[in-house]
Amino acid sequence: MSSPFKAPITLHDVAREAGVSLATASRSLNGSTRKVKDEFRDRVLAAALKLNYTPNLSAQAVARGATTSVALLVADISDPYFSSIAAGVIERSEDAGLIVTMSVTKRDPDKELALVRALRGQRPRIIVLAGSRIATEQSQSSLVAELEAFESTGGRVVFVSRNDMPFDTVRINNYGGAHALATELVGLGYRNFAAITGQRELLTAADRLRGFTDGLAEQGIDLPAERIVTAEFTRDGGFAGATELIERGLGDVDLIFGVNDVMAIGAMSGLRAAGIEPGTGMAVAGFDDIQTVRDVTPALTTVRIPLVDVGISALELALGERAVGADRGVDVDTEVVLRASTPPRH
Amino acid sequence: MSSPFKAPITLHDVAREAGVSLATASRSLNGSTRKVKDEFRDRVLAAALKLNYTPNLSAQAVARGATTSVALLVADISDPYFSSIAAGVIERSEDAGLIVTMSVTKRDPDKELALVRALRGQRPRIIVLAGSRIATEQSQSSLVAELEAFESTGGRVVFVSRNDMPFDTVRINNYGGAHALATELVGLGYRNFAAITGQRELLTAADRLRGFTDGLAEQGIDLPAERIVTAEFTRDGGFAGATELIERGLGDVDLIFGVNDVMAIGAMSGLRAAGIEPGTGMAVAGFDDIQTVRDVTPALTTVRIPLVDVGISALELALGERAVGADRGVDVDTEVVLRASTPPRH
DNA sequence: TAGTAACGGGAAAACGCATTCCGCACTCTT
DNA sequence: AAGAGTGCGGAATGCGTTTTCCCGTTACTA
Repeated sequence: MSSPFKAPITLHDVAREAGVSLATASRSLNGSTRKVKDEFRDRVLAAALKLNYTPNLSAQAVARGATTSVALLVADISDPYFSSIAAGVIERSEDAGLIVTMSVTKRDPDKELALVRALRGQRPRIIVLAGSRIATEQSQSSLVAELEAFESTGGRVVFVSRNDMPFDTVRINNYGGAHALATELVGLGYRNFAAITGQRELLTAADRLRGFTDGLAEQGIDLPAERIVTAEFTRDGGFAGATELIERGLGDVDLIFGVNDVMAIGAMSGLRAAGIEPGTGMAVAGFDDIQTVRDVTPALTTVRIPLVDVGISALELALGERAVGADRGVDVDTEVVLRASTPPRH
Repeated sequence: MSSPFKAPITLHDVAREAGVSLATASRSLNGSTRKVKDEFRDRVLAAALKLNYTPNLSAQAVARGATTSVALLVADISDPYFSSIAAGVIERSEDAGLIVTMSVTKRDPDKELALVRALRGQRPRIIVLAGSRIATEQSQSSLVAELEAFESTGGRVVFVSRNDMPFDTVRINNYGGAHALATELVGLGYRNFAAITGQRELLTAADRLRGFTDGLAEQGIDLPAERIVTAEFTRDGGFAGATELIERGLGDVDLIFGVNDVMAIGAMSGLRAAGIEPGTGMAVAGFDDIQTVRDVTPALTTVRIPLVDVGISALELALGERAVGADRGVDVDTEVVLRASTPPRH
């Protein structure tokens, strides 16, 4: 019994329909360097149209020895931070005629490693890791080895926001942004701070917290360890962090810094749930400037990262010349955005 | 001059390293039905490990005549509605050993059509269209033709939230949800409504608006045309819609319904910008129950869609038996969630 | 007008893998 | 002990393309 499905139209079919050889059909339909006589080309094009032919990308890939795909790894696609970066990557990829495949690591180093291995099988042109990765010694070195194997076969790998990897990187100025934020907040009159951060192994969180504390220190202000709580790097983590801070006793704290916006927003809800009004009762600041911070009340003070541009830059980097030497990557700068959640204090 | 890059390891290499034939190597490394003597299999596995071999997925696809990829089309990945659905699709795909490739249509029917054509070249197992699509006669029929061609070659296509397509569909009860919402709101004491909707061609928006007006009508309440504004299906659209409503003169309106949450949230900001306090001054309700509605103030009344489950169901559907007859698809139900943005009114 | 250089079509060889088919070496039957 | 399976390795074929290589035409040069 035969399958109920038709076989897809192949190049062979269109060549036969056009009455030319496979070679000529191939040359007519893709951007070959060889010229083919107009008459033949037109016949081929017409046949392709008539048969509704689409080239088999897999077959092209094996014949050409190269795909047109870029693999994107994110920690969590429903997090607006990553979905904005993804939007940038996709936009720029499609402009370049590249297809993007996407996977999520859930911040699990083992899963990330497994995915990179699987992705290598795809033989993508580019692998973009927008991780917010947790760094552990051994998973790190396996990952580097895997990625170096990939690069050695001609692939490009670019990291987003990891400055400690031997690959191209879109460096986000987490430290500087948090530092500047601290400075501005002190300028507004704040003196007593608390912070909610992610696990220490989360480099992004660590950098931001360090920038913040350093910024405060330069103003002669201390951020004591008992006023720093660690929580999940999510909205619920922020909520829990605020709750914990309240339980510990807020004392004279006048501002809570959440190391990213979703945590800061969660913290605002946590405060409100405890009867403390964010903004007037307790100032809150975040980091990232995701879309929704304009719509919460009070609007959240934060540090702006041009997330879509970050995604675009990542691809730009991968598409460009292979960098040599130490300076691999581009820097994207951050900018403090003061809003109602941190009213001036006198 | 030779390329600076090593060629990737091929199955041939591991076969040679293990001292067996290509066939044996292939059989050892993939789930073939044929048994291979343990000694040989072990040698192959060891060789593969040693050489860090990963099978070339494209070549496998060509040889097997089938890929392991699912193509996902969304309107806008940075919209939480879609990113949540995408999270579900990705989760379920990875469980099934499938790789997902993602593209964004920007709600442009031409772009959508072009993407589907390009995607067909990928020969994915499944195409998921989570569109929020704009329906126009001719683009619609071309799309259907393209997708039918895809299905006729054995592919599966599933739509999210379109009940008018001749394909498997995850049907979201937009009409019923909006209807129930209207009923509940009247129960809370609201009597004078306004609505902000998307372009009429946007089926999702239209269904919700219809459900809402029908629900009101059944309670003897009219939603006059001049109190319905049309705007972009985005946060900014909601903001603009609210502004327009205010300019028209709100009169005795006591509740504004935004046909999706991002619009409703934008509307809240629009109201606030005009000095009207959402919740106390003017009730607002949305639709979708995206993550952030819990964190805006007041928390937004909405209709809950289990978005991640929707993505999972879409894949479930595609993975299952090919349905015959008229009943293609699953229904996912919606649930009204009352929050502070619509306080009881007496 | 002879000689040669470009041009361009087609046959055939890759590309990396899965799979069919062949044949050898066994193990059961009776 | 002979015939009939059965298990399993390997050579060969095929998947849909691209690309190399060969060769017949045409056009140009001297």
